[in-house]
Amino acid sequence: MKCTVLLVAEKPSLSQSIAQILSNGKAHSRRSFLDVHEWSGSFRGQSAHFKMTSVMGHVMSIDFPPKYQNWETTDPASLFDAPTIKSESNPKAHVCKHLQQEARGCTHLVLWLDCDREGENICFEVIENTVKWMARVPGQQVFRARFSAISAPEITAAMEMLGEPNRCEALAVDARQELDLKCGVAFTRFQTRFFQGKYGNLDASVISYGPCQTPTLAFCVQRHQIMTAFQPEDFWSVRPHISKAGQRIDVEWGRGRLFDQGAAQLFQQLVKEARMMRCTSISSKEERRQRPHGLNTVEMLKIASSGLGMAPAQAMRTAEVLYTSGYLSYPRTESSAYPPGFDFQEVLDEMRRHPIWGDYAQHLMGTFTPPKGGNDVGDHPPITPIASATEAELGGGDTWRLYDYVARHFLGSLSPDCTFTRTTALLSAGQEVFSATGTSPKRPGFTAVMPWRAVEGEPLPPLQEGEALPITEVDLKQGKTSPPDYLTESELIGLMEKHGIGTDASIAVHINNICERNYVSIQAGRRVVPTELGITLVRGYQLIDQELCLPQVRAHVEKQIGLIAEGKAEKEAVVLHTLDQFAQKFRYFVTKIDRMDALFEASFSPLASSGKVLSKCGKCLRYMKLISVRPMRIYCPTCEEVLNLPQGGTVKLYKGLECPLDGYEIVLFSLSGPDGKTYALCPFCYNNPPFEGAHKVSGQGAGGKAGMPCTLCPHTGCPHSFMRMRVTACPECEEGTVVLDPVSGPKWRMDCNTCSFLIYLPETLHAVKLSKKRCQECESAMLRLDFKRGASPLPDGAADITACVVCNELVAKLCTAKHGRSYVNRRRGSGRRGRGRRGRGRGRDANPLLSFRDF
DNA sequence: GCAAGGTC
Repeated sequence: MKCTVLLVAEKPSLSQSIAQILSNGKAHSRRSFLDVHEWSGSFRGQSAHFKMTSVMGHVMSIDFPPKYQNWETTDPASLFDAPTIKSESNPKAHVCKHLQQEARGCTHLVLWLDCDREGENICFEVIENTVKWMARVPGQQVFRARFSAISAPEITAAMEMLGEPNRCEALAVDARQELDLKCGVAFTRFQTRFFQGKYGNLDASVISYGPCQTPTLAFCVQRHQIMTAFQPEDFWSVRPHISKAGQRIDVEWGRGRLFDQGAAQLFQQLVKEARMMRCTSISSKEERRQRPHGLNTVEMLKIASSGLGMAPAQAMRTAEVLYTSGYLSYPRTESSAYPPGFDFQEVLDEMRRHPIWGDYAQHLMGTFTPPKGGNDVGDHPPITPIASATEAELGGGDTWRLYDYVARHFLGSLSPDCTFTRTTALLSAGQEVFSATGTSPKRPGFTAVMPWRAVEGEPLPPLQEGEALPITEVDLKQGKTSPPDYLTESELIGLMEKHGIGTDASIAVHINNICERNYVSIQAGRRVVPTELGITLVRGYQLIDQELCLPQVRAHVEKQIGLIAEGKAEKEAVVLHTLDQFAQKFRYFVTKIDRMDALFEASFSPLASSGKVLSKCGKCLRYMKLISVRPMRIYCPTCEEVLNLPQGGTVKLYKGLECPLDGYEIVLFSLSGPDGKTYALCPFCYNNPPFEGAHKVSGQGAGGKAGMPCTLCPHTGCPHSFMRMRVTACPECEEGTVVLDPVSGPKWRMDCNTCSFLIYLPETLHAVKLSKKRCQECESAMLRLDFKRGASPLPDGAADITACVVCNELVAKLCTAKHGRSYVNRRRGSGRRGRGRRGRGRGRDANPLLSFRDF
């Protein structure tokens, strides 16, 4: 009987290379949602058809159910006991559907996911989406391949020795996901809601907390604290001047430096009086600088930052581009040792063609010794070049510089060590001992191709033991101890790696996160400098519960879930226990938040003292203030109420008009940029939509909360509501309605209240008003158009017309639609499109308008 | 709007 075997890898690139190996290059590929490689062979003694495909990382993501998504109505403390749901990570990629489709009719499943805990977890995600769809046959149907490298011997051996997926390891990952989610989200929502809107110059829309990002930030702040606490001290050092054969010899004092000026002066005097310095011993030693190990991701990120001045996130992006275009090998690897059987010759052969280092590679081909040392984690080989490329071919810039580095690093890792001779001379004057060292290169080794690693320093002039040199002068050099500088990004990466914060794939993300959240900024030399906000947060954690910002938070979680992975503890028990610990910490944090608040008060100015007077509050009838730093909002100092606004634009008062529902003064919001629309909103309604189900527009720009402007308000009695300003349904989006912008003159326009679609009305208009009449053909509201004197486009030269801008061809031709296909051409186009619009859309008219689309 | 982990 023939069987059909489905093989699944963690990413498309791996499914391709594993299929290549298992099929001896005979696989045929086809595209589905993801690539599938097929071939025939035998499986466990049976003839078999093989289908190899992949997922793209995790299939599912964890989150809270919709009920818990509202920041206002959900108590963050309740999140610790909340249920969680899993949904498809990337619905657009249709990974679930793909797996189910490919599983149909298969008799066996072989899991080729990466051999780490995350991979083990993905195994079960794959099982969930395949086994139910597979054919039932007797015996074991699901197998796990375990491999430590993507090489032919490893892969074929793994196929011979199939095992079973490890449920414990997978459960450990589920536990980690739940803990990270609950803890991170609870703290983030609580502190965001507590501080947001409380201070005027606090320019952060989300004040996030996370078991990785917060300790990462804390490293940067700790360095800042060391720097601020540093007390410089004066020190003195004796520096005699000597030379030989015209070459000056730099000597180090055996006592290094003294913090007592008087004592240092005494020694200076003694040395002066000695007048001569005698060489008491001279010795030489051969030393070596080791060639680099294979390049792994973390090392690449460090060097990209410190040597190339590239942000880690940028370095990852660049490396990925180089990988997908075939110039570099897979850039996410922990391994710094090449796997056994790695084909160095193949890479060297390719590098031989390179105009810059081709000769060097050629020379290495016959002479290199395979690298030893480093660590082979069994994920992917170290990062190496794959194809030869010149600066011009790669378009220069970061792409070229990163490629250049990786190629040189690879060649360096095959080159000999660099060797040099270090000569040390001991000298004495009076009773004082000094030393001088010189270096002379012996063999450049790898530094020939990595010149920045070359040994610096000069050789000593020839000295004889017993030889005496005259001292020409004796300085007393004064110095000050100095604090360390801010952490370099490269040092930060090193600390994260050392403390197990993040993984090779996520380190760059965490650093990027704390930059984007405005906790740190990257300064000259890629040093990571914490901001006022970053410092205040960490100091706050330190005051309330130091552990919250220490790397041990993560280490603790890792240790707990390690117990699950090893099968020593039940997942449920560990999760409950650990959640309980975090919930306790959370409750304590909440009760002590005023300690952190005190720090915020010292660093940020309260809302009451910031902002410009803008509009009247409907409750106290006094003026509210506009806080224009991001996130822009309105604050009533009397009611101590903060009202959010849409972001990415400006607001001004709207003729002093009031909202008939709550008495707040209405403001006009204008979105920045060309064609940015303007719409009216009542600050109170925007934040507290008065009608159940009225649909909201999400704020534009960072941190904008969804709100309800007048253009979405279904109030029939208010002259600003979309009910009164609507013209017709939006031809571009599903839900929107095109409304007249009553303040857009002299360039009159209409905008969709949901999407960015807009229509400029004829240019020669003087005034526009909505008529009460409706178009007989399409039910759109008709407009009364008043043209400028002598500029009427109407056939009889009439000054005004009441027309439907959709159906009146003359008027429609004079309009210009933007951010959408031209509606003029479309309205007579291909007939009805899509679903009918009747009865759809929240907050829409009960007797919906026809859309342009319906023609 | 929120975490961290995969990967694109």
